[in-house]
Amino acid sequence: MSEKVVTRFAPSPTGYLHVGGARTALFNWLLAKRTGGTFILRIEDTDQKRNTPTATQQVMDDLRWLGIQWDEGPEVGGPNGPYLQSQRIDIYNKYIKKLLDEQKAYYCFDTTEELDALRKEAESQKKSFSYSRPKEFPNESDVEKAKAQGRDVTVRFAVPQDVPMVVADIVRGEITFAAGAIGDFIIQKSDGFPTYNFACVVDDYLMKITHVIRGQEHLNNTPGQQALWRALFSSPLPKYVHMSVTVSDTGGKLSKRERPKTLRTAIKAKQDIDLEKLAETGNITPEQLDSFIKGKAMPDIPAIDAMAEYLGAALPEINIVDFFKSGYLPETMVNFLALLGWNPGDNREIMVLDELTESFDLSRLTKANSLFDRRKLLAFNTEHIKMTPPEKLLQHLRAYLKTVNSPVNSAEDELLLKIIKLCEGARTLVDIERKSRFLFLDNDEIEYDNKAVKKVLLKNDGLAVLTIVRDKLAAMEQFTEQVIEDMLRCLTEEKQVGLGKIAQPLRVAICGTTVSLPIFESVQMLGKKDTLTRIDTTLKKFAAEN
RNA sequence: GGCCCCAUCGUCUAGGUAGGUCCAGGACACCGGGUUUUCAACCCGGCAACAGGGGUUCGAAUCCCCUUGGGGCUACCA
Repeated sequence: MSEKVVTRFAPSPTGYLHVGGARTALFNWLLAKRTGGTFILRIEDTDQKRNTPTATQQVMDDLRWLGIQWDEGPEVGGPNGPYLQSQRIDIYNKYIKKLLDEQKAYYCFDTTEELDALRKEAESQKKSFSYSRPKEFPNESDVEKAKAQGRDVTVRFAVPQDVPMVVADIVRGEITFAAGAIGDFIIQKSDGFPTYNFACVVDDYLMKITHVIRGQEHLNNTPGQQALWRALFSSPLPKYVHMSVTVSDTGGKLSKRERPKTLRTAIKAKQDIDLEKLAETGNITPEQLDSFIKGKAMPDIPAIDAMAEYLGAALPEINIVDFFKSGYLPETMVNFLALLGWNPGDNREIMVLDELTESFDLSRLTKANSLFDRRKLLAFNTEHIKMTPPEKLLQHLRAYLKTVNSPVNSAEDELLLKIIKLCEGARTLVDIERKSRFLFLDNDEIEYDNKAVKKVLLKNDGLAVLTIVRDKLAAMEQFTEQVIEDMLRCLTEEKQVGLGKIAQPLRVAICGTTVSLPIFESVQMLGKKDTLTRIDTTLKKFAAEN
């Protein structure tokens, strides 16, 4: 009888939840759910400089949007709290003292500059840097002295140097690090906070974590963490899994930096930008903008987003919210992320959370890095939109419309459901919004797409056809889809043309673009009065140009 | 530079832990055709891979070694 599985997702609150983090969270969650275990959310906020105040909330919102709910953690509590590391300092101090007392850790007084110099020297000798442990550990009075001199005090863990260290990874097997390969590392910073490598070990122990599933970028930390665990605790180590990294199509790890990078490229590519206006849009100073363009500084996320919108530049989606704003469903994200480095072993691809949970198995994790392919993601979204029940899709659509502030949001549920059904084949929620938008604009808010006007109104007698259609519509007593369809089809026979020749001018007249809901429904839903008004406006506006 | 991980179609991957049933299967993308009132969706067909070199073996995508290539880490960040 094996013990109950306990996993955890331990983000540092430095910003929004990004796809890499979401995937880590998902795999941890899936394993816990699959085995009837517990999934813990722990916030690793031990870096005072990097934490953003709202990040924890954002991360939690995004996890919930994905359907990943934690059993223990912030807002839900649990027996192993608190779940914010910044509230656990006393606990860490206790263990640091223990290590110090047992001579397994020691004080250091080096400055950053001194350490940098040592590192440089090691590199120039083509050796890996390893902190050289003092023969005798400084005592309390040394600490007082150093403090009096204004020196920073840190604590280092004395890593056993005489034996090789072996990390047993569930998917990768045993990984050996040579004796002495892991140098003494800092476990307490000069501000009194523990480092990640320390707090993580203590909390994994206290929270009884059985499986640590994390990115491959943590593999090199593991031997040190294991050594720490053994120095502190007698119970067996948790099991480790280091997942492959998700790489970007631009090469390298998929990173939040890609958005600012893309924006910078976009700014440079355009010659005629009003930089002052741009800075103002992002609510930053022209100097800040300048240093951003030169690659020296990094504005915050709202500034990046605002400037991108101002320029009409599409930034790659990296954060989970980016995908939400691009009209992706949470079901899509969870499905796609799960298949990045894992598969169920048969040819199934489109799966919902329940199916993923049922099929999940650590032994089916892939070792190789995988590339985040947005085109496949789009295909997945198309599938999920197709298979999601309209009522559920309605909820997703509402949330989307609300955040993008769409006029379509004013529609009643019943109408929105009808629209959803008419949008069969949509790839994202953006498609649905775009196709139905014209129904919720005032007549004078219609913007004409130049290309559409040229192609369907100013060519092939578009305006003439539109005039005929207008009169037939005006003459109608009933204004149902069927009557409208009959009339238009009848016209195609008279004129011996395809329906496109007749429908498209009408579509452009009422929508301003060539893309909308199916034409009969479009006209019927808009209603006779507005349809005629829009046609008249169109005829008047473009008659002169013809 | 050092340490560590990885390597099947353009991409995600199946197959590799019991070597033959794999002249390598699926999906996305792409190409060609069809359907069509727009955008999509949909239907049919097609292209396309075991990184290279050595072993082991009757036989290797599957096991071993080297090379090459990609990635990660190298902080008083996590």
